[in-house]
Amino acid sequence: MEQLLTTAASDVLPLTRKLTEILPLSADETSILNGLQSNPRTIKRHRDVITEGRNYGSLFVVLDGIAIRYRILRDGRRQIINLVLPGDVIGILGSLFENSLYSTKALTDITISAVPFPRLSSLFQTNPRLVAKLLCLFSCETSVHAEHIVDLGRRSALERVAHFLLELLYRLRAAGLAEECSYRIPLTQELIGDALGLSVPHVNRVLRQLREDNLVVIEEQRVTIKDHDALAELADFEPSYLCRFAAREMLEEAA
Amino acid sequence: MEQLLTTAASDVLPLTRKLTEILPLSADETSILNGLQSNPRTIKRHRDVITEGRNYGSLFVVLDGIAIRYRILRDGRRQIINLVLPGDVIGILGSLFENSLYSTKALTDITISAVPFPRLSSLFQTNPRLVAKLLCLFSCETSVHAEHIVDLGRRSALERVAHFLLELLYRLRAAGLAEECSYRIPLTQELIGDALGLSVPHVNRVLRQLREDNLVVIEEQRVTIKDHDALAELADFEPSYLCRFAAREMLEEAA
DNA sequence: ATGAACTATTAATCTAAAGCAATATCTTGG
DNA sequence: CCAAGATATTGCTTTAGATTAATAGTTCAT
Repeated sequence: MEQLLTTAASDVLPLTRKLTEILPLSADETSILNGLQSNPRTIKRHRDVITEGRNYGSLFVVLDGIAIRYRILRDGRRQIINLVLPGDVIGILGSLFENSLYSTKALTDITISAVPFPRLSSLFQTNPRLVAKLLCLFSCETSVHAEHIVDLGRRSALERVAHFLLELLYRLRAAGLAEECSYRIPLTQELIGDALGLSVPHVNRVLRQLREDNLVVIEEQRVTIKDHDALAELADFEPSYLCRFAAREMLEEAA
Repeated sequence: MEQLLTTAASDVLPLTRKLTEILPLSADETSILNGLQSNPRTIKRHRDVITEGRNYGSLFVVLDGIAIRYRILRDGRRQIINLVLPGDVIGILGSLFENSLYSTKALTDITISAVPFPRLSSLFQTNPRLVAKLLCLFSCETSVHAEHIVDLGRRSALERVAHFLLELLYRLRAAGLAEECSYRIPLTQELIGDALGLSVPHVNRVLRQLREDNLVVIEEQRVTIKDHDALAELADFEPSYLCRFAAREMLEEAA
């Protein structure tokens, strides 16, 4: 934990790590990127990081912890837009608006680092190439949204839950936070339901089936994938949207 | 039509128009932006602009016409991720990947202009501020995705269709392509179903109800909103995600 | 340590929307 | 202009998943 509070000599930060795995970073870029993530601050679990309707002057890089981005409808129903994991950026979606469109709530204690807009602005001027690389991660996040749309629109409850749990495995692995086939995360069935548009009892049934079929087990805040291939087959899960980049041309030294 | 084929002295291009309405552009920026959209090319309706699995070396700005971005699942079901309208950019989502994750198909004849990655790369170097402004539009598009997730996860069929038709009104208006309360678009019920995760017969029933309640009518490829306020109330539609920007600080001259 | 508030589990209805099927109508390519 | 394929409409049946409710097990704040 104290590691996270001293950026300087710490282990690789999740955002830096994620980006490095996709694209080569110069030493210079790495240090600038890490510099952006200095000055962390912790928010207690269950508290809002961002509240719908408020106005914020920065983005926030997540250094540690998990959050959800969600929206509450008139009638009180909640839809979770996505899970925010270490290495993700909070605020690109929605917070650029006059009033934030979504709330973001910490699921665990969460450590974030604010990047004020003016700072970002000068980064555009001084390091456009690094910005371009960061945008690739952002594009990746957009694919996660698109996949979520496919999930909600055209997959059965069973497929959805399977897909969701697999996606989390891959995303957490990319941030260095999952073992080969399991990960710790404080998911409740209500959370899963609100992410996937399902009711709690139905999530329960689906999880039971997945357990009985020896595909996945959730217990003690740990998700364990028992049979990766069968689960991926069931979910029609194809992880390339989470990692494969090719637009190198866009990122090479200017012609 | 011939207007669209000569960028130089033509009317305002939809992308330029959309951006200008949100943020001030210098004359210089306007001309660079228009320059990116020269050299248009037309694709016949029903043809793919982008095919899933292929690799592309550019983004495409839509100058005229409408397309859908979609994904076909194993069992043949289709989910439409979003509609692509004039002024939108095709390819940020998905095409930065080794193999494009989604297909994009022209719904009408469509005029697009390719922006090769190297061109984009040098734009980052030479006009980072313009890039930043373009990103605001991109952020806006991300909000459209998020709203779509809320739609699919937590709204009833009736609410979904209402929301969908209203969103289209506002987006087309932003591109200068809708009247006060109606717009031309070749939507089939199958298209609406595939966008909203509904079956064709059910879309039909919902449209009938909306018609009988004098809220919206679709006929002759034209959507007419009969009672905007009642429809917005029904859909819980709140258009701010489509237009309101505040992150001016990010875009002002560097400190 | 203990009551209150979450969370999980299961069962019994209920319902929105799917699936299927049969026409009817419209486009459109040849 | 016509035949063939889209598209729209409607009715009937089925089903996936919602809703409600009751119970039990956990967690946590005081």
